[in-house]
Amino acid sequence: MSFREERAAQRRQAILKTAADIFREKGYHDTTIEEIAKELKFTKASIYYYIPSKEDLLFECNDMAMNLLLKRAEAIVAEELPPDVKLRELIKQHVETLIDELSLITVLLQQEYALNEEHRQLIYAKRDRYEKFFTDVLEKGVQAGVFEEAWDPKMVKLIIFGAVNWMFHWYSKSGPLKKHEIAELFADYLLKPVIKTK
Amino acid sequence: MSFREERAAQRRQAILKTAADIFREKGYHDTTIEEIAKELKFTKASIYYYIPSKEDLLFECNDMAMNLLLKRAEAIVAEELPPDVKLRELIKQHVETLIDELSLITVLLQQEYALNEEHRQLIYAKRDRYEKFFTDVLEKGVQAGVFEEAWDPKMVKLIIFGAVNWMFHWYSKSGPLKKHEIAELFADYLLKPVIKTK
Amino acid sequence: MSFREERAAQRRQAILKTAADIFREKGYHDTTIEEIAKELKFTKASIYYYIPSKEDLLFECNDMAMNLLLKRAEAIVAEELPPDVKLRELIKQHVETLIDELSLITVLLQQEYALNEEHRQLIYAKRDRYEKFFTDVLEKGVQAGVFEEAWDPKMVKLIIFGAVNWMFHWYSKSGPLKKHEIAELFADYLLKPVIKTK
Amino acid sequence: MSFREERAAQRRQAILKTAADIFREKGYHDTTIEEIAKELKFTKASIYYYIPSKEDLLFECNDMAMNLLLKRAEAIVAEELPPDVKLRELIKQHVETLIDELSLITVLLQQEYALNEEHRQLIYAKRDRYEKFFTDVLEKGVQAGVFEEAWDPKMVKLIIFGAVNWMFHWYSKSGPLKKHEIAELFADYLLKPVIKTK
DNA sequence: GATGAATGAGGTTTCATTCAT
DNA sequence: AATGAATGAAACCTCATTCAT
Repeated sequence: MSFREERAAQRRQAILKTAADIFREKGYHDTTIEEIAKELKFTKASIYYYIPSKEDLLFECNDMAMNLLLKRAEAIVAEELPPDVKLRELIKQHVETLIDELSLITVLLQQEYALNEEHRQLIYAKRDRYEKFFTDVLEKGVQAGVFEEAWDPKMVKLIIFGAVNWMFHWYSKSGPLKKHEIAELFADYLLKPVIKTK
Repeated sequence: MSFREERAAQRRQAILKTAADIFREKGYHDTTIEEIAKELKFTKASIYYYIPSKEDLLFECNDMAMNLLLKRAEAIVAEELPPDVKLRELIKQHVETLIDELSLITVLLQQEYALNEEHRQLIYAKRDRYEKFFTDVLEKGVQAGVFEEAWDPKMVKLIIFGAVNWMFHWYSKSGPLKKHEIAELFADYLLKPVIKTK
Repeated sequence: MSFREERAAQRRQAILKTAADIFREKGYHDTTIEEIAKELKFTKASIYYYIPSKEDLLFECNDMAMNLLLKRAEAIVAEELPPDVKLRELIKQHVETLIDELSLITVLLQQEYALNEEHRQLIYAKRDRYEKFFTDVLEKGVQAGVFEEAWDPKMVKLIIFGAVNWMFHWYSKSGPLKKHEIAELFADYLLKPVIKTK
Repeated sequence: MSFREERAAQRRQAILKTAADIFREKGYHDTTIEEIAKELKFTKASIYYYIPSKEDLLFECNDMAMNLLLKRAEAIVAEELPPDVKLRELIKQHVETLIDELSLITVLLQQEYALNEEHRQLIYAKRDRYEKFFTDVLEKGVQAGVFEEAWDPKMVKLIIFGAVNWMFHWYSKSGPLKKHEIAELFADYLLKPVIKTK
C-alpha cells in the first residue's frame, strides 16, 4: 500500500469511528453528513471522497462490528476447550468487545433496520455465522453431558444475546464495575441455568 | 363519553396502532405520515385532525406501551405473594405483554431516541417506576432469604430486561412456542440463578 | 328585517369586529379562522355560515372602515363652512374616527395588499372619493385666498394623511392625551403651514 | 475578503434586494421562497444555502434598512449645525434614503409584525435609537430658543415620521417631483410649525 | 343553525449528493 | 485532495374550505 493509499485508509477509519460515535448518540437518521464532517474538521463534500454514501457508512460500521466479533469468537472456537469453558469465553468476549467498541456495536444492534436490503443480507449472514458459534457449543455441551438437555440451544442463545446486548442501553465507563467484572458476572449468571449440577 | 367522542377516540386508537405497526417495521424516520394515512385509507391531512405531530404519535405509542406495562405490573405487585412467585409473575407478565402488543412495545424499546427531550423525560419517569417493581421484589426476596444475596438487584434487573426485551427481535407468531410457554421458559431460566437452593 | 335576519346581522357584525381586532394585532395572514372562531366561542365551520370567505372578512373590514370615514366626512363637507375651518374639521374627524375604530382603520391602512384585485378596486374607489374631500377643500381655500398657493393640494393631502394615519402605530388608550386633544394638536400642526398669514 | 467570500456576500445582497422588492410588492406572506428564487434564476434550495430561513430574510431586510438610516443620520448628528438646520437635514436625509431604498424601507415600515419576537426587539432597539436623534434635536432647539416650546418633541417626531414614512404608499419614480424637491418640500412643511418666528 | 370530520393545495425546510474548480 | 456552490426530492405541517348530519 502506497503512502497515499495508507493515508486514505486511515482517513476512512477515522470517518467510520466518528460516524459510529454520532450514530450511536443520535441515531442514523438524526445524524447528518455535515455533522460527521464538522467533527472531523472536514467539509461535507470531502467526506464523499472517501465514502460512496451515507448508507454505506452505516454498512461499514455494521460490518466492522461484525468482523470484530467474528474474529475474536473464531479465535476462541479454534481453541481446544470443554464446552462450558468455551461458552463462558464466548460470552466474556462478547461483553468485552461490546464495551471496547461501544459505538460500533451499538450501531450494529440499534440501527440495522436503516440498512438497505443488500447490505442487510450481508450483515445477517455474518450474524448467523456468529450466533452459530454459540448454538454449536451449546449442542456440543448437551452431547457431552455438561449442559442440561432441557434447554433448547436456540432459546438459550437468544436469552444470552438479549441479556448481553442490552448492555448498550446502560453501560457507562464511569460505572462501578470494571469490564472484566461485568464479563464474569454475565457469564456466571447466564451459564448457571444450563450447567448440569451433579 | 358521547357517541361522537367515542368514535374519535377509536380513530385515534386506530391511528396509533397502525403507526406503531409501521414504526416497528420500518423505523420512525423511514415511516411517513402519508404511509400511515394510506394504510388507514385516510388522507395525510386527516391524520393531523387527530394528532398534533408525527413526534407526538411516537410519544403516544411509547406512552401507551408504558401504561400497559405499568397497569399489569401494578396488579401483580398489589397481590400478596412471596417474592419469588411475584418476580416470576412480573417476568411472565412482561413477556406476555410484549407478545400481546408487539408493535407498541417494540416502538418503546427501539425508537425512544427519536422522542423530544420533554417526552423522553415523561417516558423515562414511567420506565423508572416500572423497573423499580423488579428491583423492589428482588430486594425483598434477598431480605426474606429466598434470593441469593450475591447478585446485585440492579444487575439482575438489567439481565432480565435485556433477555426479555430482546424478544422483539425474534418473536414470531408462527414460532413453535406458544405465548405462555415462552413466558414460563423465560421465568424459569432467569429465576434459576437467583433462587436460593438449600 | 325579521328577528332571524337581525340576529344574523348582529352575528356578522360581531365577527367583523373580532376579526378586525385580531387582524390588527397579528396581521391578516397570521390570523386563522379558527382563532376568530375561538374568540367568539364559535366553531370554525360556523363562521362560514355568516361569511363566504376569509378574504371577504378582510374586505368587509376595509369597507366598513371606509364607509365610516366617508359618512362622517360627507356630513362635514355638506356644512356651510369656510375652507380653513372645514379642513380643520375634516382632520379632526379623521383623527377621531381612527381612535374610535382603531382596529377597523388599522386593518384598512395596514392590510390592504391582502385584498384581491376586485375588492381592492372597490376600496380604492372609496378612498379616492374620500381623499378628494381634502384636496377639494384645499383648492377652494387657495381660490378663496385663505391658503398659501405655494403648496400643491395633492402634496398637502399626502402629508396630512401620512401624519395622521401613522397614529395606528403609536396610539394607545392609556396615553397622556385625550382624543380631542390629539385631534386639535394634529389640526393645529398640519394647518399651520398652509394658512395664509397677513 | 477573498474572492469567494466576496461573491458569496454579493449573492446574499442580491437575494436580500430581490426579496425586499417582492416583499414590498406582495407582502411577506404572499411571497414564496420559490418566487424569490425564480426571480434570481436560482432554485428554491439554493436560497437556503445563503439564508437560514424566510423569516431571517425578512429580518435582514429590516436590519439593513435600519442600518442605512442610522448611518446617514449619525453622520448628520455628528456635524456642528444649529438645531433647525440639523432637523432639516435629518428630515431630508430620511426622505432621500426612503426613495433610494424604497423596497428595503417599505419592508421595514410595512412588514415588521411578521418578525419573530427576538428579531423584532433588535429592530425596535435600533429604531428607538434612530428616533431619538429627532427628539434630541427638537429638545436642543427648544432650549436654544429656535423652536416653539409649545410642541412636545415626541409628538412632533411622530407627526414628522408619519408624514414622511407614508411616502412608501405613493412615491413613484415617474412622479413630477425629483428626490431633492420632495425632500425640501417635506422639510419646509414639517419645520414650519415648530420654527419660532420673531 | 351548528359542527365534527375531512381534505386539497401549498409552503417551508432539510439533506444527501453532485460537480466544477 | 478538497471544497464552495448548487439542487432534486421529499417530508412535515397548516389552513381555508366543504359537507353530511
